[in-house]
Parts: sequence; C-alpha cells; structure tokens
Amino acid sequence: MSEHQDERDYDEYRVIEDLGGWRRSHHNNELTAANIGESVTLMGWVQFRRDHGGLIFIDLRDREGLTQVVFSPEQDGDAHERAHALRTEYVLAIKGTVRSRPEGMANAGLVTGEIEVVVEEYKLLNTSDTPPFAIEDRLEAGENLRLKYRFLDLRRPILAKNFKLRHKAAQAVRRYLDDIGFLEVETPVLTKSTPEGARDFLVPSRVNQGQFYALPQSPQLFKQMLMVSGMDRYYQIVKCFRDEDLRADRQPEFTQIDIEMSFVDEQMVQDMAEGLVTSVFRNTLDMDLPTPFPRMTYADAMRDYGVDKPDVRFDLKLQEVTDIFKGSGFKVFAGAELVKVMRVPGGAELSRKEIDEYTKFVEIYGSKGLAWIKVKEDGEWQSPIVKFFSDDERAALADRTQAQPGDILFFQAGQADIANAALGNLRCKLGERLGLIDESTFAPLWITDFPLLEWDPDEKRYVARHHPFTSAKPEQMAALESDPGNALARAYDLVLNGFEVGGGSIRIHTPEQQEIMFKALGIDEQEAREKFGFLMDALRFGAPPHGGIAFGLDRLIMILCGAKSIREVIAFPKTQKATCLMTEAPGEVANKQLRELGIRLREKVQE
RNA sequence: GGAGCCGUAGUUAAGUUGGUUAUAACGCCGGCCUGUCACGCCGGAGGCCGAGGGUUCGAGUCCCUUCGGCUCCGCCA
Repeated sequence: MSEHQDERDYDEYRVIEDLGGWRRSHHNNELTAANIGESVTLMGWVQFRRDHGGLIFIDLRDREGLTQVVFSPEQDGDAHERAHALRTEYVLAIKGTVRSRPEGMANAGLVTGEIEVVVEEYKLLNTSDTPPFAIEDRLEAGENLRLKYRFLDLRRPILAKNFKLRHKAAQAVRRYLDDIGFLEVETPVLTKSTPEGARDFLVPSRVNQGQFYALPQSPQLFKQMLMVSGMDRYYQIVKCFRDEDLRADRQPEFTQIDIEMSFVDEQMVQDMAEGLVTSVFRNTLDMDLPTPFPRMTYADAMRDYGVDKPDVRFDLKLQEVTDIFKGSGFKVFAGAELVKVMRVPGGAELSRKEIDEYTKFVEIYGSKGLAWIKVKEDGEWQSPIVKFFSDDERAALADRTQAQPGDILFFQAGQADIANAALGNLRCKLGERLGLIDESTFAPLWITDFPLLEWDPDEKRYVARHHPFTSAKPEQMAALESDPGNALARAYDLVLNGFEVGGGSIRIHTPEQQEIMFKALGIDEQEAREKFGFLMDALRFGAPPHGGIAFGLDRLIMILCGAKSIREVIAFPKTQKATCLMTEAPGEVANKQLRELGIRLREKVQE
C-alpha cells in the first residue's frame, strides 16, 4: 500500500497570536448584500469547519450569529495552508472582503447567508480543547455536563437568546419605573433573621462571635422602611434567598423585581403592575397584552380550578357535587368533605392504561383513587362506580355537568385540600396531554381576596398566608381577633400561564393594627419587640399608607422564553441539591476560617 | 423527610431470558477533496457499562448499599 504520506502535525500552525491592535468592525449577524465589497474585521469562535482541501469554509460564531468565512489558496496561500489546522471553538480574528456568494449558493437559514467573507489575513487568538459537548442548539447534552461546563453551554445561541431577552426585560422594567417616578434603592444583603416564612441562609459574624446575619428572603421590611422614610416610590431588581428545596421554577437564590409605593390602594398597585408587565412584553416579544388583566377571587379559583394559580389558557373547569351525594349509597362520595368532578370533552377516548396513569398521578397529592365515568356515543355511562348511584343522583349529575357523549368525568372525593390539589393538577396534565394549550398565548390573571391567615396544624396556630405585614380588608380588621380564620387580606397575586409570577399586598401602617396581627399569629409583645422592634418603632412615626408587589423575574423570563425551567434563564444555576457543578460550591472551609468565626463543626467530616 | 425516572466510548443513545471480542450515530485523529453550509469519501483510535458489595460457572443485564442528575410530594409567608 502506498505508505501514508507523512502524517502531518499541524501544531506548527497553532501559534497563538496577539490581537495586535485589530478592531472588530462587525458582529457575525450584521453583514448582508449591502456590505459587498467592504473590508471587514470579524472575531469569534469556529462553529463548523468544512475543509475541501482546496477551499476551506468556516462558520464564525459570536453572541449575535454566524458568518461564513472562506480561506482560498488563490487569495492567500499561507493563510489557507495554516487554516487546515483550525478546529471547533478556536478563536479567530479575520480580515477580509465581503463578497456575494456564487449563484445558487446563498443560505436562506442565515441572516448573513447571502454573503461570505474571503479571508485576506487572520490571527489565531486561541485554540480550544475539543469541547465535551457540541455547542449547538439541536444537540442537548445531559444537564449535569451542561452545568459543569456552563461557560460552554452559554455559548449556545438559544441561551444567548434567553439572556438577551432577560436583559431587555430588565431594561424595560427600569425605564418604565423611572418614567413614573420610582427610585432604585439598594438594601442590605447581610441582615437579620426573622421568624415566619422560609428557612434563612445564615452568615456567621466574625466581629460578633456567636451571632449570625441572615440573607434576605426578600427586602420586605426594608422597602416598608423606605416608605416611612418618605421615599414614596421604590424599586429594586434584587437577589432573594430562601433555603428551601428546589423545583424547576425555584432556586435558592432568585431575582425579584421588588416594588413599593406610598399613598396607594390595591387598584393603583395593580394598574402600575399591569403597565410594567405589558411594557416588558412589548419590549421583549413585541406583543401587546390587553389590559386590564382579568381578575378572580381566591375562592373562585379554588372552586373552579382547585388551585390558587390557575392556567386559564384552556377551559376545563371543576364543579362541586358534594351536595348531590350527601346520603348516597356510594359511601366513598357520601362521607367525603368535598366531592368534585371535572368534565373533559372528548375524554372518552382515553384508554384504560391512560386512566391508570392518571390514577397514579393523583395519588401524588394524597388522593386514594380516581373515579371516572365515560359517556359513550349512545349516551350510556360506562364506569366502575355508577352502579352505586341512585337514579336521582345520576340525573342530578347529568344536569349539573351537562355531560355529552364522548366526554369523560373525573372525580375526586375526600379531604378538600387533597381533592382540589389532585383534580386541579390533573386538569393541567390533561390540558397538556390533550393539546388544549396554545403555547403561543399568554394568560395573565389577578388572584384577589386571599385569606389573611392559615391554620398551621403542626404549630397549632395561625400563620400569615402572605406575610405578617399584610393588611386585612378594612371591614374585617376589627373581626381579626374574634374570627381570624375568615379574614380576607388586601393581597393579590399575578398568575401567568399557571405560574405565580408576582404577589403583593397593601401593608399594615399603624402600630395598633400590626399588634393585632402579631397577636393573631401568636407572637407575643416581647417577641414582636425583639424581632420587629424597628418596624414597630417606624410605624409610630408617621408611616404613610403603602403597598407594593414583587415579581419573580426568573419565572417571568422563563415564560417569555418558553423555557421549561428557570435554570435556562439563570447564568449559573444550582442543581436540585443546591450545588453549583461548575464551582463545586458549597465547599468545606479551612479550620482557621472556622476558628475566626468561633464555629466548631459538631461532627468532623472525615476525609 | 418521601416517591418516580435516569446514569453504557468525548457526546447522545441501543444492548433481547444472565451467555463469544459491548453496538450505532455524531464527535475526535489521519488521508483525499475548489462551492460547502450538520460538506462528502476512505482509514483509525477510543469503554472502570457511575461507585462499592452480593447472587451465579458466568453480571452492562438480577439483588443490596451508595454517589450524582432530573421531575414531583412535603417544604417554599
């Protein structure tokens, strides 16, 4: 066999050069037919290399896009020869001339697809190891790899796009709030641990050994202080910290658009918030959301959707039928605190296997099972449970649900919170599975009239549903002492496509009302003074009526991007175990550091 | 604290009832190639089957433990 011609070692061509005063003239999405003939300087990474031996094509990538550059032996033999050594993710600076691609060679898939840049001179600014995964949108590496090499993952156009949108949204927020008189004020990150709410992240104090700061769960009390200060309108795009377990839409550190206003009621905060959200939509998706946003009370949301953040992009609803089955021969329904049904049009097509799957699904929420009735084409009811129904019960059920041939009815019966959660979440699963959701639509919705307090069976006391500084509805403030469980709050959530993206309230601004609230929560005077003394003091010095709202920026951006997780819109997110695979945080610290802080670990971690 | 899914070349995956030398595609390395655009063609290298233990004549496959990733329940005012 003809001996291998000497295999070449290209390393001699891989000499890294200095930028040497070169300046970039364009990004890689900018050049079009209008630039033909221009001399340009481009910089970026090698996306694809197509080496024909003669001609070499490189797609040069930067944050903005791709441009095809051509190395031709006729143009510059030396540059062409050296270009054989180029590999994926090498960093290049090229000087060349923009020219039209030959007839029929345009690439309609690229903004720059009509042209190419023929290289006259280039510098290799850096080489690259072969990346552990391809830097492309269509190839998805495992998430652990992506997070370990997040700096490479972030080179992918889809992520660059997410972060550009996030940036635009943040700019729109600042512009909008600045225009209507809000001041951006920073608040401390090292602050005080407060009872109530989420678990705090603690930071030990070296100067005050044995004492700890807490990272803020939100700047709630600071923004109220700013209102007392007469700051009038405050906002901040700010990190918040909650040491709770993670979800696809929850990270231990996350970003809020935090807003507070003086001399306002609910309507004024909501109007402002709608203006903010519509401005964000306009400046990111170029989409006009109709205002005012629809409103729904918490009670109605629970009644019709079983959850307090309904996805109203599709129209399935729940109906209560507890009354129909009071005293029924079907004991499962007769003895239940709540019986609810959901009519799913066309659902009779669901297979037994699918229904079994949904039965498993509702068990997640503590449900004991999933009863169902299929209405066949001839109107006959097929079901494991109808044989237990009386004729009256059947008639009442048919009347209330208006079930039609081809429908399926799903039932939940039992403890109210479980039945609601099970059926409400099944509703969302079915909406997805049956293609009832138009992914291109956005359905904002205000949820209002939340209960002020919730009974905590573990602690055997009421806890604040929103937070302890939320005002009750004026007509119920007096009743707070006599009938705390039924008081409604001046609180509101903004729900978007089934996600809670914002929440706020009108706050308590007199010490008398705040004391009543603490009392209702079982916080005695001494504890109130210890934990919230500064708040009590502030309320005594002419606190104006005030209220506000906070938006979960990560969630909002996730929805705007169509992403499945907020990790796709956070540059360096944590895993479900709250670790960072790139930096390997959290980590152990040197004994010296612990000594300085006056901390000794209870159990020495071996090795 | 709990439930479920997953972990096999660099990557993404296949791997039957436990049975020869663990597959494929992409990527990587080398050769050829002047109009490709996820270039093409030829050749080649590459494996602690997450880790540890067990069952067995024999384990990627079965069992136990453990580590890691994801989804969810609890939790998250």
